[in-house]
This record gives sequence, C-alpha cells and structure tokens, in this order.
Amino acid sequence: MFDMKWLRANKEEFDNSMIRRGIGPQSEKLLELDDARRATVASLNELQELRNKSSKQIGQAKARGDKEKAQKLLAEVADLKAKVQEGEESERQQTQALNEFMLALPNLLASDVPEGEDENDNIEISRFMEPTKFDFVPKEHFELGEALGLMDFEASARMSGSRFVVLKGQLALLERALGNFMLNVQTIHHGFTEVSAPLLVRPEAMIGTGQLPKFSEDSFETSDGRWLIPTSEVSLTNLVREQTLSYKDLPLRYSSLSYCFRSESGSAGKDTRGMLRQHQFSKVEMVIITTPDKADETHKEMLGFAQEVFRRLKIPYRTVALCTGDMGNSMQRTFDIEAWMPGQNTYREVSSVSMGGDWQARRMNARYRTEEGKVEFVHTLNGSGVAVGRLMIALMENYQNKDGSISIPEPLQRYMNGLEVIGADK
RNA sequence: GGGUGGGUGGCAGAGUGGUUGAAUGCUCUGGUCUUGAAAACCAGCGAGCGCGCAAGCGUUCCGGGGGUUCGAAUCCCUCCCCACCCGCCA
Repeated sequence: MFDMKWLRANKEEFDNSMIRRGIGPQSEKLLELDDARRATVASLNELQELRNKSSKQIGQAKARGDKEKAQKLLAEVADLKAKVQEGEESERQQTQALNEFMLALPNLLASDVPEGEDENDNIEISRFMEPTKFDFVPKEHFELGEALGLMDFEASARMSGSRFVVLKGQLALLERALGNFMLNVQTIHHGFTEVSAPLLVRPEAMIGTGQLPKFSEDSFETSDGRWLIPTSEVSLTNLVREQTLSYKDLPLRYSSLSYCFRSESGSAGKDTRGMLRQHQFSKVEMVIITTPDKADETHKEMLGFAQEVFRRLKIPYRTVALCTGDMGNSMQRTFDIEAWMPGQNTYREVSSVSMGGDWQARRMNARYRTEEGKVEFVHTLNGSGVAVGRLMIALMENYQNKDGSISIPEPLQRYMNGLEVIGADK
C-alpha cells in the first residue's frame, strides 16, 4: 500500500521504482482511480452535509411541536436519501478498485539496489573464508546422507511425494540441533524474543506481509480457507497487525524456529535432488519492527546477525546485494547470504535479509505513536537466521570426511549430546 | 458439531432512534507543587478523507456489508470474528 499524498508529490520517484521493477510506470493509473474516488467523496460530502442539517432541524422542529415546519422540511429532503445512497455505493466501488490495484503493486525499491535482470547480476559485497578444499572429490549431501542410511527420499516419496525428506538418527538430531543452536544465537546474543506462533493463518495475515493476493500459487491453502505459512515472517510480522504501539515499545525483535511450507509450483525441475528445495523445511526467522529512522541501520545489523551463524560454525559464505530483477515483491532492499556447497561446487542461498519500509505496515495497519504523539506506520524488517535444511546441506558437505562421515563443528557438539562425528561408528 | 453471550477510542468500560465522536476511569503529554521523584491538583489528548497558506470548516468511522428512517453506536437482515458451556478428539 502507498500513501496517496506522498505519491502525488513524488510521482517520478514512485514510477522510477516501478520501472526498475520492470512493470512500467503505475502512478497515472493509481491517480486516476484516486481522483475518481475523491470526486465522489467530495460530492457525497455535500449531500451528507445537507441531509444532516435538515435532519437536525427536523428534530428541533419536532421537539418544539412545530409539525408544519417539520413536514415542510421532510418534503424538502425527500429525494436526498436516494442520492446519498447512490454516492455511497460509488464510493465503495471506487475505493475497492483502488485497493485492489494497490494491493497488487510491489514495494518501492531502495535507491541503492543495483540494476540487473536476474540473480547473475547480484553484487557480491563480502566473503567469509575460502571455499573448503578437499584431498578427495567431495560428495553432495544426499549422497552422504543416503550412504549413512540416515536420509531417505524413497520413504518420504512413498507417503508424501517429491520434495520431502525423511531424516533419521544423528541427522534428525542434527536438524534439531541446528535449529536450537541458531535460535539461541539470536535470542541470547542478539536480543530477540523467542516466539512460538501459528503455522496456519488467515488470508488477511498473508495479505499483510504480501504473499497474497498475488502469489497464492506459492503457498498451500487449507480446506477451511487458512494458509500454511511459507515463512514465519508471516506470523512474526503479523504480531503487530492492527495495533497502535508506543515509540517506547520499539524496536521489537522477534525470532522463531518454525516449519515453512511452499508449493514450489514455479520451480518444476529445479533442484529436484536432495533437500535444497522442499515443500516443508524449518527455518529460524528474525523479524524487527522499528521506527522509520532506524530501519536502514537495522537492516545492516540484521545481516550481521545472520552472518554470525556461519562465523560460529566456520562455514564459508558470501554476501550479495540482490539486483532489481531478483528482488522479492514486498521488500525494498535484500541481502542474501550464500553458503559454499562443495558438492555442487558453488554458493547457494541460505539466508535472505530484507528491509520492507512501511509497505507491510500499511497492509496490516500496524502503527505507533511517536514521542510527539503523532500516529505513524512502523517499519518492518525480516531475515532468516537461518534456513535449517540448507544450512544442514552446507554443514554436511563442508565438514564431510573421506570415509563419508561428517565432523560436527565444536559449537554445535553440545547440541548434539557431545557427538563429534556423524557416522564415525560405521 | 449443538447452545448462549459478545464485538464501542491506546486500554478498560458507559451508552437502545435526535445538537453523542461518544460519559467515566486508566494510560499518555504539558503545567503547578517539590532539592529531585512520587503523590496531589490543573489542562490537553481518537483516526481517515475533502477544502484551506493557516486558523479552521465539512464529512466519514462504534466488527464488515445491506436495510428501515428526515435522522442509527442504538431497530431489522446477513456475513465475519471472539468468549463461554455441552459433545467429540489430542
């Protein structure tokens, strides 16, 4: 959603963002819809004013017992009613048309988002460690997992189809350990409040964070009209929907470990082997609700929170700034963290940290009262801190040994009940 | 699934057809007092939209939509949501 007043005064900036998004200028259509609506409202207001004044006089006349006067006034306003109703109906329709159009538009882009077509044009901004070197040919995670007998894609396919996995024993433990470890990093060291929130939400919540109405095919809808969250960004961000917070409450930092569900309908044939792209995966999510003036610095800070996970586990990664063509719909600026995956001999996305401005706040009607007492929309940020399944791939592949066992980095061992190597006893 | 009761301002909570945008309390903001703080006291305090340089004026909003009426927070219909009780299940 956008502030129409701001838009009127900043048409070029608005259109520039939409052009960079590749959908062309949108302000003209938006203003056209808004102008029509405003014209209706203006004339409706006049009619209502007339009606209200007459009604008041009728009331007074009746109170005085002046029946003649009352009758006269009644005759005068006889046809007003229909006109008012007509005006109300047009206003409703025009407001709805404007809303529908606006809900389908993407967020503005931050001015420093690099231009580009697709992921190949993303800009690398930093690296941590060199890609891991091996004195043997490193395997992919599913080769390792299957050889260990702890990762079973056939069993999951039998009960659920493709893009699911069954983990057993020490690998199931590894998944749990990673989630637990990361959630602790964010809550103990970075001040996030741990949250356990619903995985099933109303469509309004999905509209709030921007998954709906445009991307319904990416998520799963239940038979009673609810939606399985594709990320707990949805639950965590909607925690503040329809609320007026105080500036004293901000910033709010929420983190949760949750399952996420994605239909992956648009990615047929992509990453079909292994756990990289699943219908169900778990992820530690971070959401920060803050004031507009703090948003930019918070974005960088949050990137650091996500990177911290890889630094502690000593997994090589690089950070990229997403280009205009690769950016998600609802965000203004995004950094991805890509971990080194020796099995694929490349970096793959494991975390995504984004700044949303007030775009989601407007959709959710999430506001706060400033120190001066004014009511303004909050700003939202979110980032993965990080995706468990993908981190597990990176960990397995980077820490694999020649015999197919997998070493556990020291900080994780206590979460693994002291285990130092997975599959060592084979 | 069956039944009952509800949805009012940041919060709590009055208000059942007429100058009510809405009593009252709390919170919050400013002030008085105080060495400072607390308490007490005084004052202020909803949001959106339109017009206006501004002061301000107008209008809408008491869950959503529709209806009755000259006039609706108040009456009727409908949908959504919430709470509680019963049944069922973990």
